[in-house]
Amino acid sequence: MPELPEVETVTNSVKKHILNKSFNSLELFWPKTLDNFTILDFNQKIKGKKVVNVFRRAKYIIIQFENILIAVHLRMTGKLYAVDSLEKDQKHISLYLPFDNKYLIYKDTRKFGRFYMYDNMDILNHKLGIEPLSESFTQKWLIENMKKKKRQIKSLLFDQSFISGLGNIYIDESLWRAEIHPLTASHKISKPKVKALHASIVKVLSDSIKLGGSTIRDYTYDFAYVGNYALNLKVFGKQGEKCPRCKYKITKTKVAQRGTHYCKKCQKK
DNA sequence: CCATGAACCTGGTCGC
DNA sequence: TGCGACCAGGTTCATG
Repeated sequence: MPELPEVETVTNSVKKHILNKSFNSLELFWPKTLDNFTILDFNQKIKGKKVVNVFRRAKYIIIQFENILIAVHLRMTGKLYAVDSLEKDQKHISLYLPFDNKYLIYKDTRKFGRFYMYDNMDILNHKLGIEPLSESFTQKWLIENMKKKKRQIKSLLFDQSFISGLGNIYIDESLWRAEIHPLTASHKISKPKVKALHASIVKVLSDSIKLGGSTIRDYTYDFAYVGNYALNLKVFGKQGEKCPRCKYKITKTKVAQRGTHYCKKCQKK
């Protein structure tokens, strides 16, 4: 499901509820959700410990306890949210954690999402690339690092060890804004276009965060919550419609095994 | 190093 | 209405 802006939105929503709280049990219904730890580990290391911070790194929601952390990855259909009482319909609830008189629910239709337990951020920081909304993500960084890779630009932008947080929607939107064909070899893109790509990535992600992410289909991240960035999408899901820039018809194809939307007229290789 | 395909899962949609 | 094929915002692993 979610890319950086949606994970940011969920993280902030969950943080409001669980900061300074503690969990006394973990009710597990889909065991594979716990990737690298067990209920026993939870009872020994997390139970009763206070949540000291909740933050986002790439597409992970990090729940920080005093000496340990839980990282949640929602993958395609995961939802993490707090409620006052358990819903009657427990379908697709993979696990939940009671706290105070409330519950932190993890619901996941396709069951791809995972919870990880780590002592600190070292493992994740080691495998994840630069945060696109951090100060270190500069035009210079992108120019220098794109030169070093010889890959289809869409594949490269998907690679979380290069830039972390982008996914199918925001890649298509960023490439459209920068007028770059998704199959262009990364080292062959001109400097002005790389600069435009840098600006597009920052613009698209930050605009989306302001609107609470994109909600497509009947997707919501919190009960009351619906992100509105979907209204701003220019090419994603717009196949057959007119390009907002040149009025040519938006094409949909496959790149890196993923549905890819672009304008053949203004995004040339 | 890079590209491709499969695997992990369930549900919605489209064509016949 | 039913059924099969294909699609879905992600990641990881195996294979050329």
